[in-house]
Amino acid sequence: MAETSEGTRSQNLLFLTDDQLRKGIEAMFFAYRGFTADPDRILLDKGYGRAHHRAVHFIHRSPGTTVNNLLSILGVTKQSLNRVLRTLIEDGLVQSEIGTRDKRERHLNLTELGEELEAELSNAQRDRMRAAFRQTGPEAVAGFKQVLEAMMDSDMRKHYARLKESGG
Amino acid sequence: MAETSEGTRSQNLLFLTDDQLRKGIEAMFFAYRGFTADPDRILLDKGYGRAHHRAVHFIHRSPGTTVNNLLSILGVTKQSLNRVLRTLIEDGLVQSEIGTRDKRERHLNLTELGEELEAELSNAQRDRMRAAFRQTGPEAVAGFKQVLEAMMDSDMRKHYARLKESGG
DNA sequence: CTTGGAATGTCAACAAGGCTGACATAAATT
DNA sequence: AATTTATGTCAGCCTTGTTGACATTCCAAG
Repeated sequence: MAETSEGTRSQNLLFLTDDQLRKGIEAMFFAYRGFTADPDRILLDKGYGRAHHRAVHFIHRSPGTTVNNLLSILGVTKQSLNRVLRTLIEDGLVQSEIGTRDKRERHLNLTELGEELEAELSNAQRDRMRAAFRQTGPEAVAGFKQVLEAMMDSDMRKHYARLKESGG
Repeated sequence: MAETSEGTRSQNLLFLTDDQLRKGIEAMFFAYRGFTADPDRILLDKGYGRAHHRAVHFIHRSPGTTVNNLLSILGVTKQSLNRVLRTLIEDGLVQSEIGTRDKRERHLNLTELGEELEAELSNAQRDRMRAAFRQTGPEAVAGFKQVLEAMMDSDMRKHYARLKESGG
């Protein structure tokens, strides 16, 4: 990286050095572990895994969603998702209903039991997130979200944006 | 969440609502997928997985590190790491040397071939991170790092801090 | 000095959860 | 009627986590 004649400009770009980027990469790695640690512990007790958490989370977020929609959000194969969904349905956490308009579709909803698990998991995850947000403040949080959104693949950003709107 | 009598205070806490926290959770989920997407593609071609990437990354960062140290950074069992290390050693990407002081230890280093792979992977990952950083600016990046660091488990934060120092 | 325990690393076997491929069924579309 | 779409299922593979058993090495207590 050559030094420009304009000092200010090169100052402003210091956050883009390879070393700063590496720190960002390592921060992402370690933070994601923390991010999943609490739900993982809860899931382990109940004999579920991270895949079940993801399914439960997004069914909660989009009640009545179809299998296909869930597939495109989760980015896995239907066989993989189906294995997870089957156990959740068998265990009475998820309800699958044949579509009324299009009877090929299955509409997925959480049962009361499913909502309970979802609440337990997301409370744990929110607790950690809340602590981190409170500790760093609103401006840091705004930056956090901006960078994360910029880091997504464009199709994931679409899903994220759609879910963002449909919130509180 | 009860409304306080002090309007300003409740304004400042708007970023801590459950809805804001949920957005943070979903941002983390989608962004992490983007974060790993590019290296994953490269690894697939070469018959490696994410676990190989992690090992190569941290050996590059801490040349001569021991298996034990790597274990505590990666947070997996030694058996799991060993499988990955074995293939990397067989393929001539990693060199394992018996410790001189303590002959139980193995000191790990990347070979020239290993450094090449590491460079390819981290260039890809840095490209995406750089684009996100450039797009959002230094203040957002500062917030991003602060929140991530606050979200780590304390032992991971120690590893992160140690690696942070040893950088550029 | 010896001996027992702690630390380190290897091998074997198992489970979760990705993947592909092939195939069945029912409903919608052409 | 033929094709496409949405979903589910079976079988089999791979990666990467796990535990258990075991060998080697070091160190410290007797």
